[in-house]
Amino acid sequence: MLDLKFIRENRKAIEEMLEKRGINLPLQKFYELDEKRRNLLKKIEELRAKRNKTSDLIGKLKREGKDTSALIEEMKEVSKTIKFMEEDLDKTEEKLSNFLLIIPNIPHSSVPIGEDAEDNCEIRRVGEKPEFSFEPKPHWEIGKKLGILDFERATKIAGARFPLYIGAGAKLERALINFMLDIHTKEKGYIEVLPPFIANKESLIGTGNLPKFEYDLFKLRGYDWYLIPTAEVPLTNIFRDEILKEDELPKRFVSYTPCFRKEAGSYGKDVKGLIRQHQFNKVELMTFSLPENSYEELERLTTDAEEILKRLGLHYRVVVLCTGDLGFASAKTYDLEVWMPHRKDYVEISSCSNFEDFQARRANIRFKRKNKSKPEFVHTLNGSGLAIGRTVSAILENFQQEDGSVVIPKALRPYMDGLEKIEPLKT
RNA sequence: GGAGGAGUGGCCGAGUGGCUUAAGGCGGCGGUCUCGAAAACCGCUAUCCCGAUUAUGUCGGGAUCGCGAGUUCGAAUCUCGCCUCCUCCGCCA
Repeated sequence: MLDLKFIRENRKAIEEMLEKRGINLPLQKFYELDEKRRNLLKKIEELRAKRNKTSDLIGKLKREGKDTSALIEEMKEVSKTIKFMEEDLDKTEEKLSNFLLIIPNIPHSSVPIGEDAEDNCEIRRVGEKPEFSFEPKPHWEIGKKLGILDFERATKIAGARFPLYIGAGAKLERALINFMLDIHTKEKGYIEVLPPFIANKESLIGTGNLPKFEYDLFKLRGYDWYLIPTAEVPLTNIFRDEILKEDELPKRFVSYTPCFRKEAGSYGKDVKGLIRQHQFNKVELMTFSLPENSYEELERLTTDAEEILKRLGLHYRVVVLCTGDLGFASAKTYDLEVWMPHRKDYVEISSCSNFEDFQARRANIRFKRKNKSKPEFVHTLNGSGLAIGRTVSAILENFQQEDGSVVIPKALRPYMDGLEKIEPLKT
C-alpha cells in the first residue's frame, strides 16, 4: 500500500508507475473519493466538536438544576445528522481503502523498464552447465525410475499437481530442508521460525495477497482462514501492528513451511513433474530492515539464497525483473534461475524482493528511532532460500548418470547418511 | 464441545453514565543539585486522521480503554455480537 498523502500529492508519479507496469486503473475515481472523504470528514468533525461542547454544558447545567430540554432536543438533531453523514463517510472510506489496496508498489529506479519476462535483465551467471554424453531425461522420468517420485498415486490421494515422495526421495526433500536451515541459521545468522501454515485475512492483506489475488489461494470452507501460499505471509505478520525499536533492526528470519497454491490460470503449464504443484516445500528468508539499509539487505538476502545453489554445485543465473514482470507488492526483485538440462532452459528457483514500506504500511509494522518522536514504517524483504521441490528437480536432472542413477551433491551427503548415489530400481 | 472469570497507556493498576483533560504507581526521557553519581525534587511521557502554519516542529479539532454494532444530549462505564487469555469439565495427538 502506498501512502495516501503521497498519492494525493504525486499524481504524475503514480500515473508513470502504472504506465511502466502496464496497469490501468481509474485514478480519477480515486482522487474524487479522496476529496469527498476529506469534505465529509471536515463537516462531521465540526458537528462532533459542537456535540462534545454542548454535552459538557448539559452536564454542568443539570448539576446546577437548570432546564436543558431545548439543548437536548437540538443535540438529538445534531446526532442524527452526524450518524447520517457517517454512513456516507464509511462507504466512501471503504471504497477508498479498497482502491488503495489494489494500487501496486512503485518500482525502484534501478529496475529496468519492460513489458514482460522477455525484458528481464541477466545480472550474472554462476557455475557451468553440465555436459552429457547422452540425452538428459526429465526429472519426473528419473524420479520414477528411481522409485522416489510417484505422481500417479499422488493423484489418487489428492489430485493432479501433488507430490508423493517415497524412500530416498522423501529423505532427499528432508535433507535439503535441513541443509538449507542449517546454513542460514548457523552461518548466516537467521533466526529459525516454524509458523502456522494457516493464516487469516488480515495477514494476507498485509502481504498483498488479498484482496487482489484471492483466486490463487486455498480458503478453508466456512472459515476466514487460508492455507499459506508462502512463509512470507506468517513471517511478515509476526510484527503486524507493532512498533519496534531501532536497535532491534534488522531482524532476519528463516522458515521452512509447505506452500499451497491453486495455480489457477496455469492449466497446461508445467503439467509434468515437480515444477508447479498445489503443495510444495520451501525454505524462506525474511528480513525486517531500516529503510536506509534495505537495498543492501536485498543484495545480502540474494547472495545468501545463491549460497545454497553454489554449495549444491548447480548452475544458475540471477536476473532482475523488469517493471512489467515485477510482482504487485515488490519494488525490486531478483530471480535466481537454475539450469534444467531436459528443458534446456533456466527455471526460477528463488525470488528475492524488497517491498520497501509497501507491506509494512498494509500490516502496520513500524519502528521508532532514538530521539525521534514519530514512528516510521520498516522495510520488508523476503526470498526463497530455496524452493525445495524445484531443487530436487534440479538435482535429479543435473546429476543424472547414463545408467539412470543420480549422484548426490557432496555438501548434501551428511544429510543423506553418507549416501553418494541413488540407484534405479531393479526390475 | 460445556460452565465460569477476565481484557484500561511501555508495564502494574483505579475508574459502574457528565466534576476524567483516564487517578495513582513503576519504567523511560529531560532538568535542578553534584567533581561525578545516587537520592530527593521539578517537568515530559501513546497512536492515527483532518485543518492551519515558511514547518522534520507547533497550534486547533476529531478518533482510539480487546474488536464491531447499539442505547443516550453525552459511554472506559449500560446492552448485544465477535476475538483473545485464564480456571474447571468433556474429548483428543
